[in-house]
Formats: sequence, structure tokens, C-alpha cells
Amino acid sequence: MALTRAQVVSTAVDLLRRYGLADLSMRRLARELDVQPGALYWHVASKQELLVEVAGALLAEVPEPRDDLRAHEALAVLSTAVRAALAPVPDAADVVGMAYAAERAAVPALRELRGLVGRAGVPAEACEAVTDLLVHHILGSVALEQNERQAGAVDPSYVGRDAAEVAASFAVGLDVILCGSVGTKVSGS
Amino acid sequence: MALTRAQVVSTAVDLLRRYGLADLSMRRLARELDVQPGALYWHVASKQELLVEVAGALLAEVPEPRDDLRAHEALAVLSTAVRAALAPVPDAADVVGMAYAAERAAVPALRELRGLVGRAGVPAEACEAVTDLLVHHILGSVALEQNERQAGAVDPSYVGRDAAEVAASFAVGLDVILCGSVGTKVSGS
DNA sequence: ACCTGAACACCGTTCAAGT
DNA sequence: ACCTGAACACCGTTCAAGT
Repeated sequence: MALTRAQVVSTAVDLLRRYGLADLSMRRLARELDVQPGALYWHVASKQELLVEVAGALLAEVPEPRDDLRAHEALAVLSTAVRAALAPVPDAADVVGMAYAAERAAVPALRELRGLVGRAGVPAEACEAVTDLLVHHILGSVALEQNERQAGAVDPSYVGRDAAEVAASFAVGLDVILCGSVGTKVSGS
Repeated sequence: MALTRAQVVSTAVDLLRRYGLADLSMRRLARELDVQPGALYWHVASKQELLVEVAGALLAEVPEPRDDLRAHEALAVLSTAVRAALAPVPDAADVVGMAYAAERAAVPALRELRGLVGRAGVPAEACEAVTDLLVHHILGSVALEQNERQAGAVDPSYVGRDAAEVAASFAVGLDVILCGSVGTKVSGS
């Protein structure tokens, strides 16, 4: 039977998971689906639109945090879950970053993050700014971890930080955003 | 006389400034320099290496903050200067982000940022984490602003945030990192 | 030392024409 | 409605051969 849009998207996700963004080309995707490249354009308008769908799919499985948590805790839980979902997928930070830049509301999990920021007591005018900060922290951390992994794979003599160290680094940043600030709980300049 | 590496880099910067990353191809760059594409590979090993040079060039003009400032102020001044230098250059966030991920020390201005974070009283183990947070905040803000500009150019009916609003949003994030934290100076959850 | 010419193995996108 | 076939205008990189 005929190809569906859902099929196109899920095969794209598969390709991304296995080989990374460089190998997620429309031509490669078409080959995987046993159709001509042009056929894809019946189901998606462009590669850009496809990538926005892929970004959504990558974060579709992230569970909403339990609603008995205080807003700060829920924020930490959700941020960490988003990071964990993206970390194993090569180039996920680029894909989601593009989707977020194109349309802040495109990815449901990140829209939810924004709601929690409001509930955490951030004044309305600053909500967007803080959410952006949080999202960039998550995506930046994912990008760094993947680069570390990639460098290690190419050159086995390269000793970078392992996943646990990058995760710890992420937690520090999260803490600065949510709880403390630079220098205040520490020694002061 | 013969082409030089410096010439290749500065023409690449020019192309980026004027037309963006999509038009900064090795072939286009060669055309601009009146040589065959292969000639470029005598001067740079790869496009990736060229882009790291471009990232450095984009931030070469950022002045070091006056050293009579307190570390927190110097950090704010330098971060804002880096953001201002990148904001007008299309896709600058991607280019610098790639260079930073590939090699944290590749870009001098960002290395200096790290030094200031140490002087601001952040404990040694957390320095890298906080610097990463700061860098991602800067680059993320630049990326968002450029996307807004681009969307406005493509579709004139689109009304996004203007540059001043994005800059204000950036300042809020910077404040959260350097001075306050979510909810503490405000109402508390 | 520095560059040309030509090739290799790719891209995203469009669109008449087929079924 | 959905897809093929074929084209258009590109990519990054390599490398023998020329000067």
C-alpha cells in the first residue's frame, strides 16, 4: 500500500538515530523506503518541515512530570528527561534547535517547560527569556556530549569527559539557573 | 601573486556576512577568489577547519573588558560584546558553536570568558559548566534573533520580536546566571 | 610551491508524465 | 491520489598533471 507521512517521519528518525544528520538526506531516506526521491515531496513540503516533525517525534516519549511536584523540582525533572531523550541521538541538538528557532511552540515538551517556568514564580515578561535559557542549556549540553563521543570514536587516544561528567556539568548549570547564581552561595568575588 | 590562507579566511568571512552559511561553499568561495575549488585545499585541510578560523575571525575584534571591573561586571560586558559581534552575521551562532564544540579553546574570546568565570568566585570544578552555560546562552540568543530577522524578511506580514526585545531577553538570562535565580528575588513558588 | 582539470560520489527540489 | 523518471543547479574532496 501507499507510503504515509508517518512512515516517512519514523524512517527519518531511524536514519538519524543510526547514522546521524549527515546521512539523513532526502535521497537516502527515499532509498530506505524504496521510492524515488520525488515521492517524498508528496508527503512533506520540504526537508525543513520533515526535520521539525522529527524533532517532535524525538521528544514525544518524554513523560510529563508528576504534578504533585513543586514547580522547581518539576522543571529539573523535565529538563533532565529532555536531555536524556536527546543525548543518545546523534545531532539531536541541531535538529531540535532548528525546530525551536523556527517555531517556539513546535515541540510540545518544550512548550510544557515554558508553562512550568511561569508556575515557578518567574514574572510573565521574563518567562520567555528564562525558557530560552533553559532550552539552550539543554541543547548545548547535548551537543557537547555528542561531540565528545564522536571525537572519542574517531580518535581512540582522545580522552574527553565521559557521559557522567557531562551530565554532572549539566546539573551544575541547571542549578545555577534554578537555584543559585554565580558566586553567591560560594565565596563571593 | 599566490593566494594566502589569510585571504581564503577573510573572503570566507565576507561571504558569510553577506550571504550566510548556505552560500559559503568551497566552490562559491573558489569562484570569489578566481581559482579552482581544489586550490583551496592547498591552504586549508577541510571546510571544517576553515569554519573554525572563520569563528575566530568573527570574534577577533571583541575587546577585552577593562581590568578594573569586578569579575561579574566584566563577565556581563564581555558576554554582551560577544553577542553584539555575532548578532549581525548570519548563521554566526552555528559557526561559532561548531568551533566551540570541536575545541573549547579554539576561540580566544570564549577562552577569556572562562578565565573571568574563575575570577568571579566559581569553584574550579564548576568553571567549565558555568562557562558552557554562558556560551550556550550567548549563541542561543544570537540564533533566535537571526531566525526572527530571517522570518521577517521572508514573510513581511510576520511580526516577531525586534532586536531590542531579543537583547532585553538576553539580558534577563544573563542576570539569572550572574546575579539572581529563578523565583528567588521574585515571588517564590 | 601552488594551481588546474577532471573526476567521484553525492545533495534538495521540481514537474511532466504515468498508473 | 500517489508515484516515476529525468532533469536542474548544486555540493565537498581528491589527485594526476601542469607551471
